[in-house]
Amino acid sequence: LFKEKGYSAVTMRDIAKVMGIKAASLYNHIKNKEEILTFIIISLAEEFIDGLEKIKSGNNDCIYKLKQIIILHVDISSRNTNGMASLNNDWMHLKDQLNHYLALRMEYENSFRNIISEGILKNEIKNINPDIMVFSILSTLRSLYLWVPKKDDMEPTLLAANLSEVLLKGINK
Amino acid sequence: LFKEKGYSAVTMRDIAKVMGIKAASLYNHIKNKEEILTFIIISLAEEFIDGLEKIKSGNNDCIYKLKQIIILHVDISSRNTNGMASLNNDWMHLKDQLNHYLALRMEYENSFRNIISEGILKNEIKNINPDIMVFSILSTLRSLYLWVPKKDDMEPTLLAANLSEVLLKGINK
DNA sequence: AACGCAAACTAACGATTGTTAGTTAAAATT
DNA sequence: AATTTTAACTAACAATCGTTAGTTTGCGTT
Repeated sequence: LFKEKGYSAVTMRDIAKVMGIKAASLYNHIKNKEEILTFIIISLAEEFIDGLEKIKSGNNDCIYKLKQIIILHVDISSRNTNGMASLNNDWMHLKDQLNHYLALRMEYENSFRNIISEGILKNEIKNINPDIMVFSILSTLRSLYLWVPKKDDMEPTLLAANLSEVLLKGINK
Repeated sequence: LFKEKGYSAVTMRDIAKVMGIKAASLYNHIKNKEEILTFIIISLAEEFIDGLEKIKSGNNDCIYKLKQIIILHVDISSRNTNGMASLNNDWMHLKDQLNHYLALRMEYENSFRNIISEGILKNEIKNINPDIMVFSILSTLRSLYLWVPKKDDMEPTLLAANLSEVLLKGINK
């Protein structure tokens, strides 16, 4: 429901209806509406942080690390397209955990940028504004949740491989 | 406001407050809340359709057409980052014009894919699944509204040039 | 000076929101 | 068999939602 209409447009009665119970009964399981969103977003954000931590710690070249990041995004997005919609579009409706989320996101983007910058220093990556490269790649990876369900016939492995080719080496022959 | 919180979370009283009037006074200018969203989204969508139409009609190679598409997105997104947020995130809250919007979007994506496919045939573009290339490039271009305001010191022309390099030729040296 | 009109206002409407209180039935534990 | 716990229910709450009705204000045109 959050993916289809966004967090704000989904009512507790909407949620209850698809679960086959009444809205009041939801409160036997959760504290409030916000808790649902918080759980979805924070657990996904931490999954990304953990994944990136492992990639960083590996002793590989930067291009390989980027390929692993692409695999990480394809993997998480394929397993939870609905949650990824909330992570991307509804994080601003967090309250208690908003600052925590923003900190995690900044941490992730900084690590990403550091990998790119290191790649430029080591002459593995073109000397273009790293911010633009981070933005470009991350925008595509963040949109995977929209795209994966339309191509559920395509294996995640193949998708990741093709994406790596396109994102890292471009489309120009 | 729509960019910050999304259409559903913004109330007519919110809108009125930033305009320095009362909510009821808004209805001297608009029919209802939906009309605001409809105007924002449809006029932007038509701007994209018109832009792409001109690019298609030009007798240029596919790579050049793609560069023009990138310029089109940078241009429109730079001039209206707020509207682009609604176009990207709140189109599902359209009612009367929802089908019209969906038709325009499908038309746009089909034209985009046709340019890519033609490029593959003419050996200008790598022979990878065109859908992946459309998705990858379009995801980045659709996210420009988030990124342009953070880099308002960067000229649109330079941004478009750098983006073309990254999106078309990749980042790998 | 008189009039018409655009655009603000106050007040209120019914509908819907997230949530709580209190109750009941079934399942799990003793 | 008795008791506690889980998880559903009905009913209702205060708050807020988009919107309408009716009124007032001030500017531009006659």
